[in-house]
Amino acid sequence: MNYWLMKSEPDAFSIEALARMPRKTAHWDGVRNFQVRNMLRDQMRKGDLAFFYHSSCAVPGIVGSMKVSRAGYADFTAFVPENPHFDPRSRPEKPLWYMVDVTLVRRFPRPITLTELRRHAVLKNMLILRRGNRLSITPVTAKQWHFILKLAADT
DNA sequence: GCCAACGTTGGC
DNA sequence: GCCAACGTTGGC
Repeated sequence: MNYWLMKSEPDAFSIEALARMPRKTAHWDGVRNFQVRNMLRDQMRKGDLAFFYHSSCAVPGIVGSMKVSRAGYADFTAFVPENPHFDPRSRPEKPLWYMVDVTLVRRFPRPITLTELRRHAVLKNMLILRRGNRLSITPVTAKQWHFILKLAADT
């Protein structure tokens, strides 16, 4: 089983919005970066776990956890001309872009902020903390995953 | 295949 | 709003 961290700007899609979805499940669509596409298509499996990270907001940080409830499949928003993520290079018979479904596991009692993540030496290799990191999905090690869960639990 | 220009991301 | 970092594009 794999662990991930998935970023979203809360103005676009927040953990609160995920909590309001039927069955607390949503498509993680709109990814238009090839490295992340490859993770969605080739590596993310049903049952994997992921942190939900709020970016580009007042307090960036991890706000909860999710599970991957459907492995990678074609991101159909790329086929819809009216969609802001439309990409004519992607066709239903040969999709260029992929998405997964995610289901909320739980919201943390408090956000584990970016500032707090930076304070812990154990987490210093997290990709999210690397300068200039722009990938919207990054792998997390089991050690990092459990350490952060503990931070959330010790609130 | 190189690389400059451009666009986007995201913290501050 | 600024700016550093980096991916993508397109001319050559």
